[in-house]
Amino acid sequence: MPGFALMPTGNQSGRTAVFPVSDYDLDGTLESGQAFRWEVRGDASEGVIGDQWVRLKMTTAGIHAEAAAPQHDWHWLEEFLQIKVNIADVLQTFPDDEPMRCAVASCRGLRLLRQQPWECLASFILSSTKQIVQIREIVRLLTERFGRRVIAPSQSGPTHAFPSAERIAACSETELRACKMGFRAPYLLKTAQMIVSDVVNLEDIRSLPLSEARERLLLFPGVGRKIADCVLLFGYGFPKAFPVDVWIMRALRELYFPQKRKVTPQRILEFSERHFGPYGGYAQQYLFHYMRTKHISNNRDKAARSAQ
DNA sequence: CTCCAGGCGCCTT
DNA sequence: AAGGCGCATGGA
Repeated sequence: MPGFALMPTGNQSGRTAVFPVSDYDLDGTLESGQAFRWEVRGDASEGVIGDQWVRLKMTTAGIHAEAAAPQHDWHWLEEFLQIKVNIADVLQTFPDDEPMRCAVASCRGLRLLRQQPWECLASFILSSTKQIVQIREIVRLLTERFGRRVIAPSQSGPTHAFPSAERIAACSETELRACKMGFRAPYLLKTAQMIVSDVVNLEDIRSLPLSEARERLLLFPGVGRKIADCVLLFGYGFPKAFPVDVWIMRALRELYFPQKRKVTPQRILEFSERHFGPYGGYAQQYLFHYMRTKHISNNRDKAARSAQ
């Protein structure tokens, strides 16, 4: 059991703590498109979890955390970072095929975070047909305008909590559109109103089987299969939830169905549920990150060639 | 200029 | 059931 070896060391009731980890790519994970509010400043990343500001930095001893105020209990951070997950055990469940070997080799230390369901749900409603940098901008505007200020050092990155469903439900559609979210504004507004009026209870979803949990999330406007699976995976930790977006669809097509003309999206979705095992969600994140970094480096190469 | 972005809802067949 | 299209906004 990982219990004692992974207890935070140093002064636990102070503003800082260290969490020993292995195979944990902190920066890569924070910027991998699961969460949208982490800002790199110098050699650290700064973010807000719940109403806690925190600065994280990788050191030889592990993940070094600095909060804005003294902490008695770092459980909120251990939960967010999923410190206790043994990633080797997870990787061992992946199918032993060429695509997965490549993805694992190129994304060493990639992890899944565990976010709060409401923030995760709202963020991914805002994500549809947006690039990650734009999602970050929308979320930043939303938090700065409607989120409560948190205790944070001056000259820091994010300084606001994610706005509550109650606060969003009290917004006008116009106020939300002013955060550049366009046609997603009514989706977010209605979803917040459904939560406030308890039409769907986000806490109840925790204890449901995967398919029933998914059905609940699909009741929200602006939430289809892909966004529901993102929330199930990143917000609730259902390990088999497997979000299929354009990147993953392309990856599965190219890597598992090469030179096949008629592969329907339905067929690919069935394959994804069957093929990737009990931690399919982790496998999905490795594939996603693998495809995306490959794409980014291809673009860099293209730019370099055209500059010559 | 056009095309597309961690999709979804709604309208056609 | 399956396929097509519009939707805001911004970057390549």
